[in-house]
Amino acid sequence: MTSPSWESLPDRLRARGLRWTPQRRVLVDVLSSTRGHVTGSELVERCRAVDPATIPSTVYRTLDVLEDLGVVRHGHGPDGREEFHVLPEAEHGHLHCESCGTSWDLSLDDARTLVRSLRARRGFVVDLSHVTIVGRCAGCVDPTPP
Amino acid sequence: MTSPSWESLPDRLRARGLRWTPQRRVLVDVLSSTRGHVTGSELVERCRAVDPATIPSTVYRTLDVLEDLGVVRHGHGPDGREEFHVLPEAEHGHLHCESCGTSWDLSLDDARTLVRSLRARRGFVVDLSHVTIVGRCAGCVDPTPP
DNA sequence: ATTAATGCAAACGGTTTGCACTACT
DNA sequence: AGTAGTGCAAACCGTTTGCATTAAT
Repeated sequence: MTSPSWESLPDRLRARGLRWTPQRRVLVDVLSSTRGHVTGSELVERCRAVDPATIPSTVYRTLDVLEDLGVVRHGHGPDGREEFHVLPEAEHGHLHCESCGTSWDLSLDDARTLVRSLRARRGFVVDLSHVTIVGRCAGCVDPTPP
Repeated sequence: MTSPSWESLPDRLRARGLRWTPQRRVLVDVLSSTRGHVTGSELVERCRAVDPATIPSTVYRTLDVLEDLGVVRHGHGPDGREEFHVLPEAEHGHLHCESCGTSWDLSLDDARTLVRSLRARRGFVVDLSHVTIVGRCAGCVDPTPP
């Protein structure tokens, strides 16, 4: 069970008085085959690959709806663009190498000490899904030549 | 000694064949009286307060130059906008409350365990000045009524 | 006199909005 | 029939760029 019940989405929408449209199907198809995180504009592109008639505003509006439904969440990448990821992934942040540009997931486990100490010292509750840690990855810090 | 030697800036510029202009003076004045972090557009506004004729592109171009000189650094805030801070402040990240919107500094000390564990577990060297931890502050998590 | 820097205006990219129209329910 | 959702175009915001002009060196 990798992902939420995509099949039940139409009904979940309708249960709220919302509607299941072809455009939403395209986006949901794209999301359901997406691993990790994507920016909004990436999603627009991928939808366009499926249906060239895709309109950006429709995608963004649908993403809002899906976020309300708890199907996706968004955070912000190191360059400030919106990043969406599909639930119910484990809550995680991102590690971003400013040198090579690669991103990795940062699990709650990785961040446990940070989360704990901020709660202890400041009463601050971290929302890991909005966290991006920037720095240099092992490969870029310590380049091992071929 | 709170800040870098602003007085030497004109000469440091000229040593590089760059120039000291009234517009740069305005921005540097603004920066020298700035605590913590500011977005680019905030700097534009503050410069405009000093000189209403301030042009955004000039400010941004000068910020580039100042970053080359190591006078400022920039990162990205939780909403993705550019955030500049003045050196040589202690390297620090930011804590941002997604509920009330307040930001606090996150010192290297606060983040020590995170920095250490990422280095140990992944060989990843954190660039704290680009880190923003989002979550909810003590006041918003645990609202104490009047 | 050189040429860096400015002012201006226009363009950018990602996202949001207003509104008349379409189509799901 | 009712109203959520769409398409379109325009606006948005912060930032960047091209280019002729100005001014620091």
